Amino acid sequence: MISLAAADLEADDVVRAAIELLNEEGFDAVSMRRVAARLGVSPVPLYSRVGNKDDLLDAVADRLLADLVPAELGHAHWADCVGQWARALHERLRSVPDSRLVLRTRRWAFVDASRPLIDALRAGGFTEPEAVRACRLVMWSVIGFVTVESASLAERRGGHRSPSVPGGDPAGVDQADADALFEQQLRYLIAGLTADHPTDLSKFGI
Amino acid sequence: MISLAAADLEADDVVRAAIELLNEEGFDAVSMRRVAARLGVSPVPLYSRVGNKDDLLDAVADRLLADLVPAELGHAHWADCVGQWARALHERLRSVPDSRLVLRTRRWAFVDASRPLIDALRAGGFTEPEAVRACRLVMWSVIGFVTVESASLAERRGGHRSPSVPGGDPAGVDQADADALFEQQLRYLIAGLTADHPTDLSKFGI
DNA sequence: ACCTGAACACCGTTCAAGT
DNA sequence: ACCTGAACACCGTTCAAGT
Repeated sequence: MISLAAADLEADDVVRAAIELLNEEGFDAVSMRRVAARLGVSPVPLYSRVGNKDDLLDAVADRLLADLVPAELGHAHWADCVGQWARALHERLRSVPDSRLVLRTRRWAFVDASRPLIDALRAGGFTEPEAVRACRLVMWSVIGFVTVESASLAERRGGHRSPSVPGGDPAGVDQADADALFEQQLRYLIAGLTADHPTDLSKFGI
Repeated sequence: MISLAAADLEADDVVRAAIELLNEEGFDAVSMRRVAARLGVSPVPLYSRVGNKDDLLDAVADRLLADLVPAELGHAHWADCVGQWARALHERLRSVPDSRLVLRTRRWAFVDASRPLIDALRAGGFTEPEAVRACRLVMWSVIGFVTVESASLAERRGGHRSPSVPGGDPAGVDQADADALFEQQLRYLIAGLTADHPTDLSKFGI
């Protein structure tokens, strides 16, 4: 709070103010004008710091999704690493205050996040392209899951209660349903990868 | 073109005009004012026809995603029905001009779409709750896939070429990669459901 | 009743002074 | 150079006349 001045404004401050606004008042409250006001500055200087609004939102997404997953996955079996990695990514993406930011996340953030899993898969006997494909499959599944999950839970909170379709409503889910669904999907993916992967049979003396 | 008058305006006309605008100029061009202008009307009467902008977008999504899948899936083995249904849904969702509308689709549209698959699963020996869970799993996977796919392909079209990470970029995919990924995911889901489902062994005289 | 024009309270972005 | 106030071209939504 030493500098109430306006001249020494960093791109970092702008992104931070935007994130504060996001957390306090939601995605739609993040506007160039309101971010500027929060910084006690006119909107103009923001444009020289962060580009335009689109760029600012990209920067917010980059910040919120840096260090997506722990850099190390230990030395468990690759299948366990997949599970661990997918759950960590799921947890992390779910913590983002608005799923519209998840879809904005730029490629490189996911490339970074992929590295530990790809290492684990390579250690498990996957070739590089096999590891990349497997990682991509799991990553897309997790990201897709999070977006559907948040849209689904958001609709549930919104008004119109459906009259509880007998037999279960395929889309009306609560948090527990969603968690179970995630685990089931993950189990199937791991089983599929295991079936496709030439298991290291030498361990069993074959 | 008989009635250039403004009084007899139906909700249907508003939704249709919004869809035309969407197709011609994209999601961001759809505004209450521009839809009204296209109808030769002030913005005011729109509010009595379709509610507010949010409601209008919901109505657009409902219209674009009515009849999501063919009502009949034939009498193939349930596993083939899952594949057929998932591919039809994928194709259909991909044809929506903006994936932001896919996430707006209301529950009931998906409930409708679920019916033929649930019937096929029941015919294949699934109990009602099992069928609902299986359908939900596949549906979430497909919807999630489409949203990630469209974000991913959109980013590719946008500016910054990445310097082609050696070993393959886990997120930088083209249409062929995406299609292969979809088929792989679908294959794993079907295999997983098959493994979990108590196969009708009586057919084999067991 | 139901429309229109005008208004209100916002946007993103840029221009023209000001220091 | 780099800020601010004002402006421009839009929004969604509502109000106050008008017919």
